[in-house]
Amino acid sequence: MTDDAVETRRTAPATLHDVAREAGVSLATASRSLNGSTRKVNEEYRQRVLAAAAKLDYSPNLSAQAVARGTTTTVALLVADIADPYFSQMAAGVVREADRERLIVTMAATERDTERELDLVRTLRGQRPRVMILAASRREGDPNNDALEAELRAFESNGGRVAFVSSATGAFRAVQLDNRAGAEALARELIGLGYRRFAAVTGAEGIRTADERLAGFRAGLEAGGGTFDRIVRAAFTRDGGYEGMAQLIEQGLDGIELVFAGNDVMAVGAMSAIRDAGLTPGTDVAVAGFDDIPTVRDVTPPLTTVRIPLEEVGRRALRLALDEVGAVDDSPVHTEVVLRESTPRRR
Amino acid sequence: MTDDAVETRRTAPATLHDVAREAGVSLATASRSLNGSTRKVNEEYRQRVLAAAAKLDYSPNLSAQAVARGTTTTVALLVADIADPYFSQMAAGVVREADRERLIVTMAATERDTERELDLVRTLRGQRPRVMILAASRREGDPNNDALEAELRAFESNGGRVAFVSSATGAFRAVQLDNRAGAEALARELIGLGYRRFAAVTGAEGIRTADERLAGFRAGLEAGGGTFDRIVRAAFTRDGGYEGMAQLIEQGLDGIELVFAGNDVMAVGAMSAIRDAGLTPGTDVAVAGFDDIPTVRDVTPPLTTVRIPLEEVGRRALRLALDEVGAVDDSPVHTEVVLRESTPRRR
DNA sequence: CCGTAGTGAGATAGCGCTTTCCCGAATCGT
DNA sequence: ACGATTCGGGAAAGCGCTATCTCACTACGG
Repeated sequence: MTDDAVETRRTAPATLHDVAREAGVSLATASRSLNGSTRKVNEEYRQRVLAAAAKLDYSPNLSAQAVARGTTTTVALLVADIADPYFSQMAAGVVREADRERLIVTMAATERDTERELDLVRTLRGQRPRVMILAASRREGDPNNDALEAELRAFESNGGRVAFVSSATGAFRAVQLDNRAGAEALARELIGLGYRRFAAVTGAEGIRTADERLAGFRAGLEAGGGTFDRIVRAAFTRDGGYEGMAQLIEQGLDGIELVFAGNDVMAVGAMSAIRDAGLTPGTDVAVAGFDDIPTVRDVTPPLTTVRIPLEEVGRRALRLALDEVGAVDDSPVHTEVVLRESTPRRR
Repeated sequence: MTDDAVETRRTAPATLHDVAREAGVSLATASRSLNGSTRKVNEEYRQRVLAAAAKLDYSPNLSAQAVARGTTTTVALLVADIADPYFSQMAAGVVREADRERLIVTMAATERDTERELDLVRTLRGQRPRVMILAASRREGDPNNDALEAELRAFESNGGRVAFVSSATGAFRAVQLDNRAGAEALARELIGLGYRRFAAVTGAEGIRTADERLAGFRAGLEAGGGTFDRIVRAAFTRDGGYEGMAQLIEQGLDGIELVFAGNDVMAVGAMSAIRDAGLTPGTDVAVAGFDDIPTVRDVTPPLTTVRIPLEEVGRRALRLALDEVGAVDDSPVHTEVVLRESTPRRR
């Protein structure tokens, strides 16, 4: 429409200078009144400044403050895929905690490309964020790993804080997700339910999360006398789960009782593949996942999984980065097996 | 652990000044070499600067650039709830498009509180973002609406761009979601499938999205001879859907053939409530939603809904804000009824 | 040969803030 | 009553950049 008709004349935003002039005080006094510095300022002046600011609709320029103060109020968050519930739940936690600390979150998506990830870290470093949280999953032996580490080291030596969400990241602070132990506990429980013959549909080898979960699950199986008949690798996404499962079915399920998916979105995809093949998940073949994203309560049958408190993980990642070492809970996040109907007791 | 042992000595990040000195050129030349200004600079000098920058691991301070240039490379995005797939899909679209434009996205969540929303807009304005995208849902007659509009107007008159995601927002640019038409089309289709007696489980009155969808659906029903037997209001979330549906069932479904949920997450919750009551969605009572979030393909039975290309909506919101009026597609987003098995043909 | 453009590096004036530093006035102790 | 302290406002020096302005130097036409 005639947007221009409505548009008011473009004017520069009011500066602190304007406010000071309007209030008839110095720049210094205006600054002190509006941000509560250590110095006291006469109540009458303060009121005048506040009134002037309100009148001029003053909004402090955060970039200028950052430059002057030498520190920002920004948190940078890197995830693999914003639309994936695993990451979006975590992001919600980060944003919530950041909000409590009056910090602003800038968010970027690596789209599972380590090249992009490195680029993003470089760009985001220019923001001079107080904290950088990396939740995109690590890949073992990736050629960009060293460059990334160097970049993050540089960031840290400039006073920035880094926090990973992952398991065992040698060099940096990390919210530890005990994928291994969780998967192992899950396997034991499933053995306890009578399952013996398993398959896995999981992400590519090298994705650390996938590897750890698989290793943990395998350890649990071996302890209980179960076996992996088959392992299918596919994208670490819902569609990957679907395709992996479809492949598995096509090759013949012969005897496989339960499919362990590398994460919940894969499990959900796998269940749809099972159904599309004319079988019934839980009945014809059991399914288990990992993460306990919200939707797994709503699929049919509800999915057995390992619960990770994703929101809390996000919040803890920020705390871990902000707080002094030692002053913060850096124990591994508590994971818990949640048995649901997708893995009924056998016999 | 002994984090401190590893931690390198904290040093200030290299400044452009440092780079210039290292390269033995002036500040101006360094600046010109690193950002490609209009001015040409001697190739040899340029190389020297680039080398120095690399050596010192220089990363330009974005805040300082913003102050000096008087313009940022930031996009601010406001959503109701980051963990809700409706918003996270949209956010993914915004982030992707922003990335193409080499813009950085800062994200905040209103948590469906208009007071918070207003606060956030105020804070984010301090960032002087190029664009502000508001995707949190509008509430009719909310006391904060005027203040919000004023705030956004001020932002615009300072040269900022605002884009809403919504339907018919009088004053600002908006990606139009035709909730009304979509819901009406859905209702017609359902009538066509033989349904006559409906209930709705939707968000509180006043949430514009909920209202429009309900109104549209009702219009469709009336045109086709169907009726709303009951309308239940609940939170506009998965749990709201569950509770609303539970309530409906408790009161007695008597004769209701299909439940229209205000959005997909509610529909998914409603389906679980149906199941938990010992009934089968699709068979005992049909369910339809709105949005076509990814998970509705994976619930059982798959959900009938109205498809909104959420990712595209996010991308378009950014384009709408960035591009000149007229140079951009501002037609309503295409919505489409997707019939699935949650609404089988009757009889 | 000289005046005039053109070229491109460097000096410098900001950008919108914060935070010393300086200083007059008020307060206090003795 | 008087020097010693606070106290608190204002001037001004930055913060890390960009962009304008200056100016030495080259090239060239007449």
